[in-house]
Amino acid sequence: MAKWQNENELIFRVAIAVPVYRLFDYLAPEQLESIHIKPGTRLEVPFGKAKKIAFLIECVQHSDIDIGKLKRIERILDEKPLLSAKDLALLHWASRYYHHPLGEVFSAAFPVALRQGKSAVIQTEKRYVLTELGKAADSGQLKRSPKQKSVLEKFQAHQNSLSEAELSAWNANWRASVKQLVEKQLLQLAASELGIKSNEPIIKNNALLCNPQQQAAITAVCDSLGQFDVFLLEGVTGSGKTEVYMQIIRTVLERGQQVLVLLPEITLTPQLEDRFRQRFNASIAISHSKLTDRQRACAWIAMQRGECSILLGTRSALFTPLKNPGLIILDEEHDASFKQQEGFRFSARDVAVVRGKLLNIPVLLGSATPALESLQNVENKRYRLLHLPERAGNAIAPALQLLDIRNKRMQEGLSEALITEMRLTLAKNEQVLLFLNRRGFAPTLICHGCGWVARCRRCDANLVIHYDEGILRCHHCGQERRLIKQCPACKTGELTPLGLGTERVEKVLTELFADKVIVRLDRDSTQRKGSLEDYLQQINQGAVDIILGTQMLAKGHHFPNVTLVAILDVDSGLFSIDFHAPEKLAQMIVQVSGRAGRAEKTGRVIMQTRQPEHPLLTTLIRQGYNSFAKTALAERKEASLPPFSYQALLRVQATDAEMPQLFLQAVVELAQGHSNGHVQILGPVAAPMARRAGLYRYQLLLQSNKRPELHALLNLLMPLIEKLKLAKKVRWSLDVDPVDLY
DNA sequence: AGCACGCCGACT
DNA sequence: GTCGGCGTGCTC
Repeated sequence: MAKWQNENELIFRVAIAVPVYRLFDYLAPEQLESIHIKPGTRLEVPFGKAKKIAFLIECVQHSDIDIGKLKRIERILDEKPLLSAKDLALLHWASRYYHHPLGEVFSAAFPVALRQGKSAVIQTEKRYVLTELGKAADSGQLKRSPKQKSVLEKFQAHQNSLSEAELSAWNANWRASVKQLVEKQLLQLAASELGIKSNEPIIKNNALLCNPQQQAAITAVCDSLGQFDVFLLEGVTGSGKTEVYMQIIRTVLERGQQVLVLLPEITLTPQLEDRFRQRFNASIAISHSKLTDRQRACAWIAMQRGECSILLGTRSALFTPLKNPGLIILDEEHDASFKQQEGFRFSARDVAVVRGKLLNIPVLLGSATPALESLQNVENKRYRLLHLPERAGNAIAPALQLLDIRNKRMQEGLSEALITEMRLTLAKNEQVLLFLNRRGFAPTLICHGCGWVARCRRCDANLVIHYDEGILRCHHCGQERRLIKQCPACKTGELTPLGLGTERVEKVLTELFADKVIVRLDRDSTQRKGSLEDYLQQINQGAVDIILGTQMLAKGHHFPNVTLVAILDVDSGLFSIDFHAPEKLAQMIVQVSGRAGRAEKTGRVIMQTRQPEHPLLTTLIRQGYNSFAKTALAERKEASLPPFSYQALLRVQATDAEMPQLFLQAVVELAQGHSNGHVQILGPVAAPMARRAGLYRYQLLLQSNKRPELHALLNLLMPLIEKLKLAKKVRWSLDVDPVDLY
């Protein structure tokens, strides 16, 4: 009876952010106009006991579910979908390629505020503009209220109205100051209007003069605007990549189009933001994890509506919709942080390329040390190489040298030869930079009497000594223990720190160079917000003599006065089980080297090693990164490793020690049953760190020389894995194109 | 992912 | 005799 009444019911098929590979069917909302609702629209739906945000995938006539059991869409959140048809296609592609549930992929494309169902308006979208009084006002008169002064200066520099989104993107706390400036009649509400006026010049400051290679790169990309193409801009640090970016961006802006600029780490955004703001009149939106949800949503919406023309953001900004897409730039494309390492494990670089193809716009990848895959893509003619061989200006490339420390006397990781070099450099009033990729005092606490070692209770790892805080800490799960004085095993032996960390080197530096200013930069010393920026400022003002730090030094900061860089323990990167390790090490060495000799002063790089004949090191030093890359690619080809094969890694963890293995054995059986003979099934094996944070970890590697074969198997496998009984007793995830096998 | 349903130990 | 542990299963 009830059935025929419902026969004409329209069904909304939606994706919901739950880890389930299936879509959900709902009755269309009661409003008549629901027929016109388009895919991508956000909806509110009853889901179990709760209400959830859902994304409309398609409208259909029939459901496999008994129509009487369907619930009804509760609310339509957007008048129009916020994503274009092409961006929706991108999300479908990503869900298929990464074999990740569509609802979670959709969710990743939206900023948190919109995921939670907040409306996509920038709070009635007020705009402010200077009054005549404000235009004439001297900002110096506001000396006693620096916030208001900077807001006024912002408006005076911009010479146009600014929206709330733009103000939020510029500075989180603009509201109070603007309110006061309105009261002082320096600012007023403006009639709503769009971002850039056509008669306004886009460029504020003149561009720098470019060398022929820079000019060639600019021309090549500009000639491709309006069509898909991928460029790999390879340029050493200081070769003027940013200038190339800015001149290309200028052309894109002149075409009335938007630019998406992706960077690996938030520490780099302020630098680039400053340079962009000095150059462009265009409104720039910023999006990274240090901003609030609201600010990120504003940047997203401003780009979606075309109110901002440049978005500077990190990985998560990749999916930001663009009203008039013109170009995607991804700087430091080799950087591992472009790969999301949990949940929806996508590579922002690879997805950016697909997005460029769908939007029919060029994609520009930049790096001094391109990923091996990218160089192979150049070889395959998929990417076009743009090379910037020279350092712009007069800067001279640093000289790399190996320092053999076999049988040499060492003081906490410093050889005498290195100490001598440091003294010579410091005597010239130049700065020294020491790189050691291990924080804490020492990575091991061992009993000299009985050999007991301080181990983490929840991980297969040693506890790291942090004397500063008087604790032992596990760098994998964060567990902490008070630093003990007595060996808990033999009660008599002497506890000795073994190995080297930044804290330990810092201590010996303060003894050896008592009259010098030493700054340590690692995650421990820069935890306080803004402290890294403070240190960097001190360093570049010349107030620091020796800089000591970890990985965070390798990423793009300019230290113009540094003329000596030393990598204290280059060997630690040479012997890893992960086939990516040599590539990562070579990139790290070149990137760290790039910190030296940026100005007119020549830089030197010393690497302490006990492997002075190691081919990786010698090739890199004698013939440079590109020769190293050629060798490494030849080795990968020989061993049928990526990019000459394609991988997917199934990771599993569980509190139970046996479950992960049992689960993966069940998966292997499934895989063998459906194997097309072109996919190797490697494992299951214990993960390199078999236990972490109390969880036992195993993994299974699927590898094939043919990508379609691998994905065909995964397509069959994933629904079956989901149905496995054992799948509910473990936490599992699939990593397509894994970049680290940990 | 949430959230409820459901069978076994320490509390009024 | 109940409150609550988190194991298992479902969500249109």
